[in-house]
Amino acid sequence: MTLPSTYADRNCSLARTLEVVGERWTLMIVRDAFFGVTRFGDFAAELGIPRAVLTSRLKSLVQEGVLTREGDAPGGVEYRLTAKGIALWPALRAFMNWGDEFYSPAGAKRTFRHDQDAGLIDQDGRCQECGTVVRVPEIRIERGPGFEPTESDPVSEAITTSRRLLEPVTAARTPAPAAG
Amino acid sequence: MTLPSTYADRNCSLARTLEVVGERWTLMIVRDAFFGVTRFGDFAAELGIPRAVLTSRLKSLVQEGVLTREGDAPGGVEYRLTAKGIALWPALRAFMNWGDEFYSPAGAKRTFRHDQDAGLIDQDGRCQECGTVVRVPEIRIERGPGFEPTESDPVSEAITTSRRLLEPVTAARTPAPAAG
DNA sequence: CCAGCTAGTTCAGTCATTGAACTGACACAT
DNA sequence: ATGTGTCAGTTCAATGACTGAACTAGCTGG
Repeated sequence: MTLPSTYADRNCSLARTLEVVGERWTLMIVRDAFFGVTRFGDFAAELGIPRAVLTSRLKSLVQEGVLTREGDAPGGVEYRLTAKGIALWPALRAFMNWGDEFYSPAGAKRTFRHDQDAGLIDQDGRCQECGTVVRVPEIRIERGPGFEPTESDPVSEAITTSRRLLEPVTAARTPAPAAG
Repeated sequence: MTLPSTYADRNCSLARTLEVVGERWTLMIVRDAFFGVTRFGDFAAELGIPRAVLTSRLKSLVQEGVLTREGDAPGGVEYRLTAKGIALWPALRAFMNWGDEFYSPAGAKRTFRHDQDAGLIDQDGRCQECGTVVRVPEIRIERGPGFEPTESDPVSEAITTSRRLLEPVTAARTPAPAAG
């Protein structure tokens, strides 16, 4: 096999998953992609990650089919989650839940709602109102009780405002038809 | 704050979680702990991880309260998951599911069953028979259709045999009452 | 053809990981 | 008490990854 094989264990799907998203920064990049970050510069600024590392991580995520790189977008390159990338959402949510549970005594740093009916989404991704498992693009993210307001740069501001997942943050660069 | 702050983002529970279990090898160690590995030497052999790194990872996992280190066990030191560590199970399962879905065409490498009624456990951790969310010690793990038999050392052998999670693998060192 | 923006690349310094060999504590037998 | 074995680590040189800052290159509009 010509697998990356950073971890030897061929018989554990966890090992296989970690080959793809287990490196330092990778999962944070994927998180930002869920939150609507699409541009190289925004990832770099948001995460404070060295640009060389960002280049390398984006490359392997694209290669693995987690992200696509769209070079002909108006205003420059855009990185977007694929279906395979979106399928990482339950795992990401589980990690966030754990972090909230053990490190955020004031409550979750962010809460998730079903955009259609404003129902809260539980730990299994199910809407408390309509009972369905909410699809990722229909998830609205909001600041939770444990959120600590600090940062002030525009991108951080944008991704902590109530918004739907996957909705691009800086499409502002394509001058919007209605507003400025 | 005196947090590790490998990742700057204070407002993301994902970042906080990754501070604890995001380093190379850490999640594999936790996985092994779920599968019943408790001893330093078994972790080292199972994972092929340098002993120095293992020492460092175990230390921080104990410090974070994910594992306990019990030095007065018969036969030597034992590492065990705490409640906080066990709470990582949904996240681990989500990562395994993703790996199975996209990298194991022959099906899941391992399957999980409710030990009490042999019901299959779905992606939300729910038993298909009784409908309850199965507690971790009641989960029985088996080789799945995608399992590829290769390794042959005793510990690998043991943790790929049908068994309940958290059940120690090498308690054999405490001579068993019935068998030799 | 210049200024400004974007998406990268380059590179020296630092830090983490690797793998192999070594130490120290305990247990049991001679 | 001496030797043998096991277990849980430590030590260390070599290698590799990450960091941060500066630099390059392509496009856009004036």
